[in-house]
Amino acid sequence: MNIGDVSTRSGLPAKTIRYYEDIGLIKPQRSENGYRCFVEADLHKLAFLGRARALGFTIEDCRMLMALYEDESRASGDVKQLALEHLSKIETKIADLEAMRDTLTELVHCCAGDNRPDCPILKDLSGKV
Amino acid sequence: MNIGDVSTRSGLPAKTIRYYEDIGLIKPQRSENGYRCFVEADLHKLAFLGRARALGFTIEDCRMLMALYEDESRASGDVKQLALEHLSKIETKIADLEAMRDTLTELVHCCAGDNRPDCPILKDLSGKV
DNA sequence: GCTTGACCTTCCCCTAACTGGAGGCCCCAA
DNA sequence: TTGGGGCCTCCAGTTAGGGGAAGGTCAAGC
Repeated sequence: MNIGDVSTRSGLPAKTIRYYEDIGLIKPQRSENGYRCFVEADLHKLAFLGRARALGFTIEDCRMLMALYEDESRASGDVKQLALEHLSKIETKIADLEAMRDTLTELVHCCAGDNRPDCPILKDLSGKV
Repeated sequence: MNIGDVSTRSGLPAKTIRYYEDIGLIKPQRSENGYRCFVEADLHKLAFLGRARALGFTIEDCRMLMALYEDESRASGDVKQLALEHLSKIETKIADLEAMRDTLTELVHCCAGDNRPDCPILKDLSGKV
């Protein structure tokens, strides 16, 4: 398979696939003409990566997950720990965003949003509360 | 005031303050010795920026918010619109993160997390569901 | 056989919002 | 005068790729 086929089948942009090779996540063979030459196993890895990334794992997380995936003697506890750490980061981000959302929502509700210059949002940002 | 004082009083790192000058958000005077020389108005602006950034506004949003703040004839509607757009981006991010969290939570619950290699998390990532 | 267009290659710059560090001035106190 | 801290500029790195240029390759159509 050429990169275009793999891109279509994995749903990942060709650029991303090249990037993943660059950073050593995949190691496709090369044809005589220099084209990358992917086999099913590569496609499978890319799909794995795509799903892990969609769950918000960082590239380095993905690297570890792949290593664990390929290690037949792994302990599922290691995977779970990785996932739990990631989960906790996500929870933190959600909490941060929710705090922003709540503050903003309140400010927005206080703002008339008309043609007059008086604006509680700016007032709050300027510290004159 | 030197940058160290402003940093302390605004809570922003000196690096960040220099960066904000670099991109034109603030324009402190200079002393004879080349040091940045801040007045209260600069400090006020930096505090404004710090609060806007803490609410998740991008630098470009901040630039517009500052312009609106300094425009006595602004319409509060413009500010509100900016805030609403930002709010909607935040809601989207929260929703995305919650989807990840839910999926991850489920996977984590299914994983024994012991010394055995069998792991539903990896199984899911590999597509063998 | 030649051309054309799609596909592939590498290489380099760009993103956001800083952060870290190197190398070098400046200032104040002991 | 020396030392330590503060300040300066400039450069590079961070995430996870995206955009695009310049050029090689391949298969179809004439």
